[in-house]
Amino acid sequence: MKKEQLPTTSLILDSKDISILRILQQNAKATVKEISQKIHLSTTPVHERIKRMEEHGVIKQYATLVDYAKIKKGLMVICYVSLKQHNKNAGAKFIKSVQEMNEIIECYNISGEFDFMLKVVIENMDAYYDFHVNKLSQSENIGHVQSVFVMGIIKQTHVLIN
Amino acid sequence: MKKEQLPTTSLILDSKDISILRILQQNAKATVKEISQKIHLSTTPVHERIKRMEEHGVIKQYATLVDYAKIKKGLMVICYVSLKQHNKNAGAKFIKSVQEMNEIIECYNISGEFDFMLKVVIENMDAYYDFHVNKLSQSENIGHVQSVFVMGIIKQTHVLIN
DNA sequence: ACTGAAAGACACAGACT
DNA sequence: AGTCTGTGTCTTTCAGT
Repeated sequence: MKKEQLPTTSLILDSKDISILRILQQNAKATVKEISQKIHLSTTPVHERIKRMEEHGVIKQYATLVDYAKIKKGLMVICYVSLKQHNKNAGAKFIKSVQEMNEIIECYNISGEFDFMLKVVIENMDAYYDFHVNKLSQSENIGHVQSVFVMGIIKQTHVLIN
Repeated sequence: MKKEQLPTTSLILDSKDISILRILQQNAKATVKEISQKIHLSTTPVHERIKRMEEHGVIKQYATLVDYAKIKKGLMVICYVSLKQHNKNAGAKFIKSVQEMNEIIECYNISGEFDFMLKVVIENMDAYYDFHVNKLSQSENIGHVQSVFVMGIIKQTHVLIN
């Protein structure tokens, strides 16, 4: 995708933009023609609206979602981490190591007794044990780590506009 | 996207399939031509491989990812829920209500003291308070609810193949 | 399982209302 | 703001290796 500088003015989305997003969220390959028919417009304005939302960063990415289990990543673990020290430099080092670990697909700074919450997707329990002991805990400055295992996925979506 | 019955045989992915997935994960709009040049193949086999992975459910969805903050959903909350009763029927009712609440984008069955972990994305703290009191807690059979607020997003990706 | 070519559909730009 | 029309590029299929 083209990386362009984001316009400084924020984009106001009208109901037609929302309708377009509603369709695209579920199917990035929906054609402009298809969308234009659904929202009763011709292709040009639909095309322009999509381009505008891309440029303003409303549309972040066109992604292909892969079934984790089908690429042999059958285990999901929610992992809480507290740091020993909370100075800026120590935090930055931890963040850098998180970016480099591909098993970690999400990391949030959170309120409460822990500092970070991680979502880890990995092959199986053996691989997770190895990750925990030999990768995560090897990062400097790690205080406590607590793992919560995902036993079942009830709902998983990125769709916020329904 | 076409919904077809999944073939019963599981698909074995070779290194070329993985290369294709690596590209598509980051950009669903990558053209077959573009991919075929990168992996040194012509368009036909690339096209066939993609279709095969779609049919086998390895590729789950082509999604458009929207910047939550830019559609005024500025708050993310991790929410833990335990149920009062743990019989099958009570669980099913809770799961159904989760599916209906659009603010909840993820829900997992977890190990530990709580039964479920939810990820909620919502406008602001006022809206979250309203959601908590008037929607989530109104579901029958809710025992305890604990909210952890996301203060910063360090990493957020769906990409597992690097 | 791949290459190369060829048909139809699409994205995107332009002229116009 | 939007519609319509055209051009180049893409997806998709098919004969051939």
